[in-house]
Amino acid sequence: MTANVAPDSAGTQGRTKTRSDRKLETRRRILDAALQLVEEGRSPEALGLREVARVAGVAAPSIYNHFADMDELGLALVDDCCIRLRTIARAARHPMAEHDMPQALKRLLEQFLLYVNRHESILRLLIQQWFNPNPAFRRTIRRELASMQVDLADSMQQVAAQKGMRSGDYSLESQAILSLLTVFVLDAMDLDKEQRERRMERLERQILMLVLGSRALAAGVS
Amino acid sequence: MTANVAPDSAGTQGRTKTRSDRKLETRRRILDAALQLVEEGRSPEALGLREVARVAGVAAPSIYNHFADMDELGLALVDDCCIRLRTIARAARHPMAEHDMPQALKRLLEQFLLYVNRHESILRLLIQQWFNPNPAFRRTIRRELASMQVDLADSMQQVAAQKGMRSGDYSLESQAILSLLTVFVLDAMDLDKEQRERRMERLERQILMLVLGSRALAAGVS
DNA sequence: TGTACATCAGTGAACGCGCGTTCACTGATGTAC
DNA sequence: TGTACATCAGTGAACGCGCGTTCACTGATGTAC
Repeated sequence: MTANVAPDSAGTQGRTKTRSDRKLETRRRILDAALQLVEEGRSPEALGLREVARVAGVAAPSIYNHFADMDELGLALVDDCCIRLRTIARAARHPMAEHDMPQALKRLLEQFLLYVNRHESILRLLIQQWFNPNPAFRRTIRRELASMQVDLADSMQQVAAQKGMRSGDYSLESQAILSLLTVFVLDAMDLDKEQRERRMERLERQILMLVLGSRALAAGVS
Repeated sequence: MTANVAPDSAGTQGRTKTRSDRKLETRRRILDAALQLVEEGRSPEALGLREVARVAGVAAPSIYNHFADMDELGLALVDDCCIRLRTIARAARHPMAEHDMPQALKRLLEQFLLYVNRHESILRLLIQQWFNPNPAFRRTIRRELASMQVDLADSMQQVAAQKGMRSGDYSLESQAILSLLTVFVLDAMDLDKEQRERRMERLERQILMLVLGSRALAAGVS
């Protein structure tokens, strides 16, 4: 419990690090290494134990001090990516509230494109694990996506309320938008920057269609 | 060149089968075996040579008489699935032409749901190979999807023309629809029949949104 | 048609390889007194 | 504070296993004459 001073062979200026601190650091390094490998194009399903260990700078068996087996490492990696994604997603949705719907969505898409360009591999990893034979993976991904959908619906609701518009059911709309975003990521994989931007313009218009169509539907039916 | 009679240990009634006929049959059995394994839930990336050989009823090395290596087998499998999908897709689009747009799309979706229920694994396989590290796979999938998109746009154009409607650009719309279908397949993976139908209803309304929105966009802008 | 030879799809056995995992051990960290 | 002991993150070596692939061989199919 008491904080003991560690010798710390590296040149850090004698900060106190408990054993469990160090353990967590190693865990982090392992996860970062795995992510880096995915970042470099390796398929997340095919991550090798030794490969990850090498990049993380630890001996292969060390990994078993942190994860029961490779599947658990993979699951932890997915969880990690979910957290990163959620953080960014929440931040990106914030500036939505200041505009009307099309403007708000345009802002959201700008943020999204930035994110795709910078962290493509995280998204790729998540979408890819949608298929993992292990159902635990699929459940995690599904839960994450559902939560993003709810968040997006909330944001749209807010934007609409602010403009005094109907406060109808946005879950259908947000689900559809996220579907379009998902396939955009799939498409974007092999596109260069310019093609990506053209594809993004298409995406933008498709989402606009959804929004307009949703209004038309609400007006025509209700 | 001349067709020779084969003894044919099985009880077929003495039809003439050349050596290359038999070779093609074996090839077919191997591909069918691979597909069956995917059908049974095995991940297509992780298909084992011996596993496929066992199900196909041939010795493992036989496979090398038909495919240079496992990657080539996988690619042939993807091609095979593409052909099956395209055939069904073309057939399904045919009855579209008799109705107005929402009805036509409803028909298409009915066909689609049937297909998803019956041949889910083919779709799963194709979507999954979208990520294959080998770019040849991705190119094949991409080409196939693009072709389906063009076909769908043509059909929609036809339906519209028949009803004397604008003959605008349906590529955006059909791309969005196919995106929604794609994510539906992803979602459907872990849903039971009833949930699937509810999800399908959502999909239907989402597509309707797109169609209505596309009209609104065309009317408002042009 | 009959015969002698060439082809080649399919086979059983074996190859090397890299995988995930286990084990006994080390030595710094943490604890008890 | 100092000492004796317990814990446990990290390690090097080794494990069995199943993988894709190669090889020499077989025998039915195909060809030449």
